[in-house]
Amino acid sequence: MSKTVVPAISEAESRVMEVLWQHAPRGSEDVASTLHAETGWHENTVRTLLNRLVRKRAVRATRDGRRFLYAPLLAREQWQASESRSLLDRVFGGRVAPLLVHFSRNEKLSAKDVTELRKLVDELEKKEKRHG
Amino acid sequence: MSKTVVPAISEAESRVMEVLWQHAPRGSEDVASTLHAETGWHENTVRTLLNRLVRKRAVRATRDGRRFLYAPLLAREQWQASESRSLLDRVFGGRVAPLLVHFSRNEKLSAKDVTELRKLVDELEKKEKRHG
DNA sequence: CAGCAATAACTACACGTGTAGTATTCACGT
DNA sequence: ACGTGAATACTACACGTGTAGTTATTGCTG
Repeated sequence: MSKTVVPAISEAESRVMEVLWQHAPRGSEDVASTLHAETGWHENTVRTLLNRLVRKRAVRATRDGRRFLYAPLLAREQWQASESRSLLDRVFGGRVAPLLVHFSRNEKLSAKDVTELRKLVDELEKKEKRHG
Repeated sequence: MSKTVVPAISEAESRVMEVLWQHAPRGSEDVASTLHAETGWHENTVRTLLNRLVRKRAVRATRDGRRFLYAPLLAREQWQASESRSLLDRVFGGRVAPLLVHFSRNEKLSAKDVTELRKLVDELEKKEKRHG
């Protein structure tokens, strides 16, 4: 319930986080080669990003012999939550309904998405009934 | 269907846009005093932001005697759409369902929100049925 | 043990952003 | 016609970000 202490994760940094969220801990070369394949970034670019993330305490670096192993400290869900809230506040004045309406209207939803959504609405309505 | 040509609108800039979306066209002093009340920003700060927005073609400035009147060129819905899509892609891998689930689960929805949502789901299901 | 190859650490640099300060202009009142 | 004050236009500057280049360190190899 406390204000997010974590400084903002930039776009490029988030790409690094995604790699670490997939599998960690891992060495910088591993991260770098993965990202090089995906984005063409130079190894040093990835190292810089890793260091910035460590400074921001979004990533932990633990020595492993001559090198470091990197692992996320910030959980993906936590990050998703704070990015989402930021969008909600910045763009939709903090009101959820317009946002949901926007996404439902403007993004193509699969049949599965719709089913998922219906389940959610059902849940929400039950909860409402229970509490009043 | 074309890529958004509009350069990114920064956080502070978006505050200016919000003011213009509420009511436009209006002079810079009007915008500035509104924002000063809301944020404490100096008049020149607002002027700088207005100019940057004009350069970005997000705002139109038309002479009105000795001053300019400013009005949005970028529509709020357009901006909301591009910000939303950006979040979707950056944070949720472009998949809508996880995002909707996140918001429904983690944000408190009013009864009205839920009603709104149900209507949406009903619509979506009808559309689905119609098309197969 | 000396140098190399792998890592890490430090430095760089241009561009965007937040946040103004300073300079210029030009319409209006006298 | 001219000065003055509001509005605009230009300049500033530190910090974050994207994207590396350069330098230092160090364990391993011959």
